[in-house]
Amino acid sequence: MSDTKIRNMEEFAAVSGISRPTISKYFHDPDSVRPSTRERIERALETYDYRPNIFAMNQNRKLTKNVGIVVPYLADPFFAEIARQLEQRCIEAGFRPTLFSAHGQQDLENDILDSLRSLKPAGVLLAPLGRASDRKTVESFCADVPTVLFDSNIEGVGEAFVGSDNFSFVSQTVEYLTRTGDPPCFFEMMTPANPNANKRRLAYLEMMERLGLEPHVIKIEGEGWAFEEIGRQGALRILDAGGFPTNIVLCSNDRLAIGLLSACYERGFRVGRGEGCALRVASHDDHPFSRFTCPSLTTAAHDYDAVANCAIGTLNDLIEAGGRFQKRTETLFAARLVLRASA
Amino acid sequence: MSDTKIRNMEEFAAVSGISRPTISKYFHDPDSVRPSTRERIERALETYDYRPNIFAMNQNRKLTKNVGIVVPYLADPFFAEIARQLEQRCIEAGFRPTLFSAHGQQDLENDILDSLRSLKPAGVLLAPLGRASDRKTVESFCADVPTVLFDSNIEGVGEAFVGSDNFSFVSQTVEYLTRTGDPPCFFEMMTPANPNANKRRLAYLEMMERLGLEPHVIKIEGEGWAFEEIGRQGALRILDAGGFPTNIVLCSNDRLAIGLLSACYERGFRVGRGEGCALRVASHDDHPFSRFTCPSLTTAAHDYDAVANCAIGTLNDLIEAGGRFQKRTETLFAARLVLRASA
DNA sequence: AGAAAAGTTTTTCGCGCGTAAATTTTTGGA
DNA sequence: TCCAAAAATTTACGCGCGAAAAACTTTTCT
Repeated sequence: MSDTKIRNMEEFAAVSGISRPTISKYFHDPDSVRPSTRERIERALETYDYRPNIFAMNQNRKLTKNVGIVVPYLADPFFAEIARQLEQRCIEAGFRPTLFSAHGQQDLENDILDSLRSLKPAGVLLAPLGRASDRKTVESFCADVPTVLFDSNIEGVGEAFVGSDNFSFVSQTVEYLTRTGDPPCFFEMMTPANPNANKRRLAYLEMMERLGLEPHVIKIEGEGWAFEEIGRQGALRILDAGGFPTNIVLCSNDRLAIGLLSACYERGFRVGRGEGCALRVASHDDHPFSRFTCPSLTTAAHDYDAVANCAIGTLNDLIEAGGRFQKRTETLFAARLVLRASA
Repeated sequence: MSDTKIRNMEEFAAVSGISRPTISKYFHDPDSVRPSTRERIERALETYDYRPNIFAMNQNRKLTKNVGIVVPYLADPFFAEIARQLEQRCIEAGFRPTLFSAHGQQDLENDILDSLRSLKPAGVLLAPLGRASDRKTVESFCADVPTVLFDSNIEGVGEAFVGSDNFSFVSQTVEYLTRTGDPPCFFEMMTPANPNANKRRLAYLEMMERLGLEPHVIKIEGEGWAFEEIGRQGALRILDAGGFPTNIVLCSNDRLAIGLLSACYERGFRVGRGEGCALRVASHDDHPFSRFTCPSLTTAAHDYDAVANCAIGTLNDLIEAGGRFQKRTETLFAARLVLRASA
């Protein structure tokens, strides 16, 4: 290992005795050069430890290996987990993922999309903010860059959508809860940021009507992404004002449920199915921590694996198809009911 | 708004009637061009909506505004939260942050550092994997790129370290627990990935010796980043084998504590200070979720604000100092004891 | 063996922009 | 009004690399 620093491909070409474009070909595909040439390059590589500048590489490339992954709020463990899986699979598929979080802010989401244009990505996996997204900006971005939406759908935007079937989530929890007890009330935020929340409420209403039961939708106040605190405050208010209309509460998502469980514990309401339990609580998402709540949370689980696999697969197909699909596809995955102690 | 797409600065210069380098100056600092020129550019900007390619900009820039932020495991809410704060402050300070997660893997950490060299960052904020880091690679990276370490210190590596004072964390929890009850035992992983864990154990031992009390360190098995599950399994084994040596458990970190609380609930051990409580549990970090555990978790809180502020400030100073400090500095922030229901 | 075909390497140019040096324009003072 | 200094703009070149076209080798087949 020599200690002379190689600053660029030109210098490395000089010390290895081969022209720069051949070196470039080697890094693009080591098998594309003659074995004898390859050996010379690799011998030089052992001595000088040079690696091409990845951004200069992409500057003039026809098709990069870059993939952008955008989530609305990375400090939400649900998105952290899905982002982790997507990144891993991207790398396995030979792509170079770059992760972005909009931190719940529209201007940041717009900035991210701008940055992504500069990155010249082969494709983008985008989970938009939802209600807070700047639709025009997202639309114009998707028109220029091959994009697969996930988690939150925006009708007609992007080449494809991969997500979860909210009706499957809610129908399974409602069915289970009614089968094993009283009909549930539905606990949600008044103005949810995520469009899935609206679909879940509609699914709840439809299921209740189908079963001939009276629905109770409880909307609590609160803005932003601090769902646990919003759920806790909302639940405290309700508990202190006489309690829920039924003794079974179905939460729109696990983070709200975590707050609700916390409030129940604080006020001494025991949650679960056993003797002496005042309330049963179920929810949706299978948040990474829902297994560790007290009691552990009964919930409808996303098929994280399938969603991540399908998103990457769809993106791969999209890229191989040249960035456009004949027609926009929507793939939804059913939920898996996870029975735990809370209901 | 015209619909002719401007592809680069050259084309924008043509339609605005000004030379490209002047346009370049404008985007670098709008005040650096004559007001009349600026007005002409901005008028053209309204018509043609062009934005420079950020990666081409950095290609030949002397000093970029890029900042790399690297964390060991982004799906850990502690790191998600600190990363969120760092990103926000970077943007406020006029930098362009890019976030990376090593996902707990050494090879990914190494790859990230390689990518970061290509990004030509003005500086990097690096929270290394710790025990799993490839010290040589990190060292060589820090020698080439101005780097501030945070969270996990690696002696002598990087220009500065910003983190929390583990002794302050442990001394406060131990002092509080002994003052209000029996001496605590210490609950930790057998082979912690993070060096802070070792410092916390040593602090516990020192504090117990200082107080003339017998220490009990309980080491549980488990590898990886699924701390909650590791804590839960370890606690279940201990509870089923007769319980903890004392009725006060001090956990090395909140994620282990979350697992322990879950195990206690499962086995019917009531945690807290009140009547009928079998155990008191305290911990360290003030994990975003620790407020919502059942019972809510007494813990020593990081000063997230101060750490994030100081890290960005130090990085700023480092960049303004040309990338090197006279001598390496280490800044540690004291903990703030947060009394909640678990102890 | 000789020429065409196939495979490699090199030449040349371009990506989108920054920057130092050269040129032009503006400003300010006599 | 004129000229030098200051400010603004333009010229010319470079960053690190990809890609098409040209030049050169090696293989293949008659």
